[in-house]
Amino acid sequence: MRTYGEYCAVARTLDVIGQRWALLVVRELLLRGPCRYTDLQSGLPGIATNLLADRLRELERAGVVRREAARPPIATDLFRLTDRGEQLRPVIEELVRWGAPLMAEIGDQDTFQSHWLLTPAELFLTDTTPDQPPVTVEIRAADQPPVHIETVGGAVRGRPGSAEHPDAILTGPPQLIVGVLFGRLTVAQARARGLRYHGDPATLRRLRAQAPTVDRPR
Amino acid sequence: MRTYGEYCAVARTLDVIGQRWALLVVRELLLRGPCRYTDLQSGLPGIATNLLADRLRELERAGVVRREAARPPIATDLFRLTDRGEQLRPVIEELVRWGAPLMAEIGDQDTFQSHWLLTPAELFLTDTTPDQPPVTVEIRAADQPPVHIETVGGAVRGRPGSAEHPDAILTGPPQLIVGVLFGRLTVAQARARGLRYHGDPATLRRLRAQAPTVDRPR
DNA sequence: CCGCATCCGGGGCGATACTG
DNA sequence: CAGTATCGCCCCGGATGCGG
Repeated sequence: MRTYGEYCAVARTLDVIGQRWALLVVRELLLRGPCRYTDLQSGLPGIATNLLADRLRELERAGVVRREAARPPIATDLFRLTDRGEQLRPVIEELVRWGAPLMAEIGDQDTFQSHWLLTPAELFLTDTTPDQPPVTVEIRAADQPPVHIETVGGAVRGRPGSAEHPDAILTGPPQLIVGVLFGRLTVAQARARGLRYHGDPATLRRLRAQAPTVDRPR
Repeated sequence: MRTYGEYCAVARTLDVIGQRWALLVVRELLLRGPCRYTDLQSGLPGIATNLLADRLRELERAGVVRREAARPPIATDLFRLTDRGEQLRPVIEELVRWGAPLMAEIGDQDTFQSHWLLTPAELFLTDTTPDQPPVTVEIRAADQPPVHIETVGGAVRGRPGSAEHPDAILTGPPQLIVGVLFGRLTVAQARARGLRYHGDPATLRRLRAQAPTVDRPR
């Protein structure tokens, strides 16, 4: 463990979560909930297996991650965030906000996983008419497993997996989905470029994108 | 430049500011404003000079830092944050919030600089009676150059350097100052352990510490 | 299969020396 | 003062092995 050796809150935080892959491990656990080792591996394309083991050990020592035996149906251990680890959510959210302008284009070599959309969806969408019955939108990005978002008390909640009775379904390449979620594209613009939209057109309009990149209210 | 190669806002942000020392360079520029190369070096104890040069180049390429010729009195270039770099402030603030519990103790080997206190002061202090005339508190931590904090419109602003007419002066070891600023210690408790306080006792009471570690309102 | 440990090559990092 | 140059070292990445 290399440390900055500074009596400064920023430096001490980076001592814990500043190494390579550490915050992405936290991202996976925040988005997917408790995970097996191989779940994490699949959510972190390109990570060396020894590094994943190292990071999990270090994060466990730091009180960010807890390892526990799973319930009988599952034979293997699960890794989950502690309360202290959950408190990293605002850090991740600010990283997402700052990174929004970097999402305009996707590279040929870039990997993509659909659950990475969930934090942006929760951050940048809101329910404009929370008094009406809740709605659910399923998102099918590229050939990835589906995810869905649902309104809950004025906010928007994102979850992995398919929706039971979606009011709308978005299908298309990642950058179009991202364009809509981050507020850079309207649904109409995205449809013109190849996004497919099934269901009531009013559904997604209801989840108006907030200020996309800069000018966040706070 | 090593990259995660992910189409994910978190990963792309970390591609820019995730390397060692990068966010601490940003911290320095946020706290001290435009800096010369040697200013940065002195604020980043232990950084190798080639690494500082590398980071500045990379952050410049990424649009976070701008290099500019200083006004005539100063012969050398200055580095300053761009608007885009300034927008990293919320990221730094969340790192400070999360790191607050890590500041309970100071290690023998730890370096310390007084301006590192400025972000915590601004985050965790507030002006409880903004209608009254503004106040200023000077902080003299250990043998460090003084910094000061002042009330402005209900908030608290921290600045390097001495105050012109401080209403109060705090003098003592870093961990006692930190204890007060982060709300872990009352002034009375800190004074009992060796903190020295000059001026009107009501001054610092007015800047009530907010919830210290967890339970932030948002 | 799952969850690593081990080995090895390459590069980011750290310390020092040196220069315009 | 503001870097560049050089050199180890260790972290990281990739591959393989291996016990449960």
